[in-house]
Amino acid sequence: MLDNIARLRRFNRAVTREVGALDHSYLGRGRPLGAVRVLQLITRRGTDIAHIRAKLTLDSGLLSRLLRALEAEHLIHITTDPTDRRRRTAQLTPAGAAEMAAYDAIGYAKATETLARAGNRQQALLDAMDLIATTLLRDQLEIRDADPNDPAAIACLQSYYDLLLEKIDGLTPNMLTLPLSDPDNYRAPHGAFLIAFSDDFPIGTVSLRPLEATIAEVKRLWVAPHAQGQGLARRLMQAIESRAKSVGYIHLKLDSNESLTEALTLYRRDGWSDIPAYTSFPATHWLGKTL
Amino acid sequence: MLDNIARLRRFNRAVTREVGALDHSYLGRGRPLGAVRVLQLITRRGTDIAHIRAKLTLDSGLLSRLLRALEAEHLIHITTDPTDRRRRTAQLTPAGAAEMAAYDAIGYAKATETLARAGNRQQALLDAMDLIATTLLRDQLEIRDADPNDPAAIACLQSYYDLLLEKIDGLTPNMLTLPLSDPDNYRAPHGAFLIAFSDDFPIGTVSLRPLEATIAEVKRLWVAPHAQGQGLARRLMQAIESRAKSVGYIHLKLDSNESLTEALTLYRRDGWSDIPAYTSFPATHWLGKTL
DNA sequence: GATATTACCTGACTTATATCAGGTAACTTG
DNA sequence: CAAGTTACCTGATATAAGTCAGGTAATATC
Repeated sequence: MLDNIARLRRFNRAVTREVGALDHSYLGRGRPLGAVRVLQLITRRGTDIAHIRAKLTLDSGLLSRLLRALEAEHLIHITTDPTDRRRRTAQLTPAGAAEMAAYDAIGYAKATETLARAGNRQQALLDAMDLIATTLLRDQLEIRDADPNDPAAIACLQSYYDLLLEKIDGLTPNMLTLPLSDPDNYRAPHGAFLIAFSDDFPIGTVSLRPLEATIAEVKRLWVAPHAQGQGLARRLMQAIESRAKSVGYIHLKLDSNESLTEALTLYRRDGWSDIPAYTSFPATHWLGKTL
Repeated sequence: MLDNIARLRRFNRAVTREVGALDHSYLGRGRPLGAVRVLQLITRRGTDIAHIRAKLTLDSGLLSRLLRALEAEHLIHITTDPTDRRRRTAQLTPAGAAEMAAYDAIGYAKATETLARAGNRQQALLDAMDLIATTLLRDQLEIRDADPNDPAAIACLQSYYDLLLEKIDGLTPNMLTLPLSDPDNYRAPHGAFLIAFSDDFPIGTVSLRPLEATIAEVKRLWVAPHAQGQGLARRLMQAIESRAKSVGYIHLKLDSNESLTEALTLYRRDGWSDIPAYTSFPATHWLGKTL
């Protein structure tokens, strides 16, 4: 155990240096780090000041001063909320957006440098980073509705298809459409497309489409490799089942392939049972559940 | 590529929070972080002030003040170097050592908490952390001589044995001795035990022992999984070969097992060629090289 | 032995970050 | 509608952290 702690501390040292370098680069534009962090939270469409304060746990006095400084630089524009005139909203001005783009460029350059340093281990490095980020940000996991044509949805589907192509013999890319040919099936009120986000990164998905008036089909359950082992698949299934129930469905169906053993185990453990085949290749197993 | 950058930034955010929490905990003992960092570098046996300044890249004025503050708290004791009376050396007092132990306990608690949060993914998390630390600290890699009974050496051998037991059928723990039964064979002047350290963590080893006047044997080449793919094995082999040459050996031998394919490929690519068998199980391949 | 360099110190100053007490306008609630 | 709460602002104050100009021994170099 002591050894593990030592490993973790070595990691902290390594990463402190790296993060410190990034922090320092933010200081290269004549603005304190605190101001930059505030600026990063402000969007073109406007961000509530209270939201910034909560997110960064800043003293109201401090935040007030930082905002004033940013306003004096014409980077942001503060307006009063019409519905509650005590509330204020900060908006990025065009100059502010340009400044953020400059910070972005710095961050991009730093990130590129770090990746380049990894040489031929880039992919391994990124995978390791995903795993750590997902584990440490575990408490920030959020399952949200998304449109099937949303970029995050497309990214999830792409990863899901990659997994299928790797696992299922005989499956070819032309059998998988991207974007989906029937997006409306996955939109409210009769369908759903759920995505699990960790710090705004898609790390899992599941969707629902109508079959008959009281029957819907659960489709495309996927969890990113670095997020596996945390019960996310089960949470996604619970979310989609309760959604189906609230929409009014009574029966659920799904198809799967024998290669997807973990998924099949999960379904069976959660009350799904075998039903007659209702689709063809690549499906080899068909399951149903009554809500 | 842009996507990779986004992944890296998410990692940065996750880790900044974690490291920030650790930093913050250091402030909980009524001492600024800068002072703590200085204190951490000071040992009971004494640390050169110039060394501290170089390591932390501190202004001489700032460091001077921090040291004075620590001295006023009776945590350190500053003496003048007798050989060069401009130089000064800071030593930890018993009170200072006690204070450092308290900081250690804080770090230990924080680390334990982080690991606990990882739940059943602790091992995966630690492996990912090792990979990242080794990659980011790549420039701090150092190959040093060690004693075969040194704790770092024992740790390397243990890992090496674990690898062998996993890869070679028929091998049992009782065939592998730890610590080595013939440590003197691996000590200067006729032998050597090299360890590759990354930020003082052992991540690879190789050793040399005498066979005859002009012939030596290369033994136990091992590289930690998270350090593979960076050419470390080759660097270790080059180091041990040049050591053998400088000691006066002309011929080198080694034995290996067919399961250790990467190692065999490396040897052959670096000028080693097959020789008659000179050992028995678990060896299946025997190679030699003339310096 | 004069001159330069090194190692460290001192004091003045700046900036970033943080905290606190008090104030005002807007909104909520009994 | 009076009293309390909320959202934000202002000004005072503190501390941490870093920079800079100058100073003093001790040592190195020609």
